[in-house]
Amino acid sequence: MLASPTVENYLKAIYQGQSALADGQHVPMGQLAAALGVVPGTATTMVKALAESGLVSYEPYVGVRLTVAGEKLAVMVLRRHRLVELFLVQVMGMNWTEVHDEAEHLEHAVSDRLIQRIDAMLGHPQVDPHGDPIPDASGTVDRHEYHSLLTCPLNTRVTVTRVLDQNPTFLKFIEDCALMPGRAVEVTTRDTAADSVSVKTPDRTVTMGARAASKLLVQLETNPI
Amino acid sequence: MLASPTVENYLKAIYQGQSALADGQHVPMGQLAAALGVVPGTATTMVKALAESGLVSYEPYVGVRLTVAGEKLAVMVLRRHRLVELFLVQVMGMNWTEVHDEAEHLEHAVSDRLIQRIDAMLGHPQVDPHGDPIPDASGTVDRHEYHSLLTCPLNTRVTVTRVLDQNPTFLKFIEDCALMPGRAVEVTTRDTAADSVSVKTPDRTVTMGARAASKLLVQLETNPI
DNA sequence: TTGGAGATTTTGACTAATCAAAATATAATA
DNA sequence: TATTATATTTTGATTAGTCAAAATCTCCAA
Ligand SMILES: [Mn+2]
Ligand SMILES: [Mn+2]
Ligand SMILES: [Mn+2]
Ligand SMILES: [Mn+2]
Repeated sequence: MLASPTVENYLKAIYQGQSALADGQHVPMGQLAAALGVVPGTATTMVKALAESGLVSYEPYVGVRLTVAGEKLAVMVLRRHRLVELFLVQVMGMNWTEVHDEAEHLEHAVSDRLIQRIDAMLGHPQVDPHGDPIPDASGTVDRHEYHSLLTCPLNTRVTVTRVLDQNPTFLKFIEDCALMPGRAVEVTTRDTAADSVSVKTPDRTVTMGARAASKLLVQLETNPI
Repeated sequence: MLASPTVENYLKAIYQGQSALADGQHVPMGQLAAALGVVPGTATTMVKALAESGLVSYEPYVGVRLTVAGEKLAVMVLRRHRLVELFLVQVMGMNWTEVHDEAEHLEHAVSDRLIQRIDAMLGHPQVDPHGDPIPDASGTVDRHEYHSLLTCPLNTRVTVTRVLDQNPTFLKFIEDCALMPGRAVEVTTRDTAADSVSVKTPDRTVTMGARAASKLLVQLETNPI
């Protein structure tokens, strides 16, 4: 049951590829290879080995899918990753734009004992600095649907809850626009032709591409009675 | 200049083997292999590779020694290891008897940026929880001679400053005897025939083997004027 | 000075992870 | 349906790290 960093990274990448897909769908090998920064042939070889150890189910020319055992492991890697990220921000005072890369390494090095202490110290948090849900110790992960700035209603106050991109440059852009998780904003216009979305923040109005807008998940503000 | 965890562990082990030796001496392959938990042939192969990359100088049938470049790297690994240990004790509230194994992994995963923050958060500490000196950011490491409970004067108050064994069981024993770094104690008797040393603590008198006694380094208490 | 005894090195083999490039399968297009 | 484009798998090779066991070296003692 001792997974190498490489195996953990594969499982995590498959999990994340899967979570963007419909239930029971397979993650294509090309996408997996790209996500891991390896050549397609490498992914094929590794995935066949993972299938051999019962962590994934693999269908040639179709793709790969986590088994129950594989998903259990993947979720625990994700838990470690996200708890570490939040710890680095809250306790170590690091910037939320730079903790992802650090966590990418630490997620393979922290013991269960340490992760338990981090979890307790942070008060068993629900989400990480990017709004990604933190699986609990039993492996249960909050999974609820969100709108994005691309799909939410117009001229309605919404709260940014999650950013689906860990690229530091993108995150810095989001920070500059005051669009980090927790901020209340309002989509004023969407221009299909220009492929753009305009968002009003308390400070100003920002216009961004649809691709960027789709990476910002939001929740409709619930009006108190 | 990117050393793998394995290379870092080899350099660290050579450094530690070296520090028990006279200047310019070589660490024998057998000792190195034992310290790393590998078979002698493996150590030979690896050391030849390290020599190839200029990190060590290797003399067949004699042993291995760090070059300046190798020592620089080794010291940085040691710095990370010890800062992490102290962090785990001071900030995370872990027991000093259990942080070594955790640090053994984390030392390869923490970035310079993070280690810098840890160092600052701890106030640029001089020693880790076991009394081992922490090299500073430039790689300078405090190296001064100590007595041990085996060599210090009898019936004289001394302060335990360092424990030269990371084994949790041994550390727990030290803790139980109230002989952790910082404690003031006094060696009452040494029995060469019985190979034992008796130490008086504020609470009681403990008798231990010479081997154990030699692992507890002490400093003579400086009498204030 | 001649055996060992014990330490060290060699040799051959193995696993994990990777790439380049050729071969093949699938999907899309004409 | 035949052809082309794209995705995937195979094949052959490489690097890091390791072990088992045979070969070799060093050094001490008889
Ligand atoms: Mn990772
Ligand atoms: Mn995150
Ligand atoms: Mn280590
Ligand atoms: Mn220590």
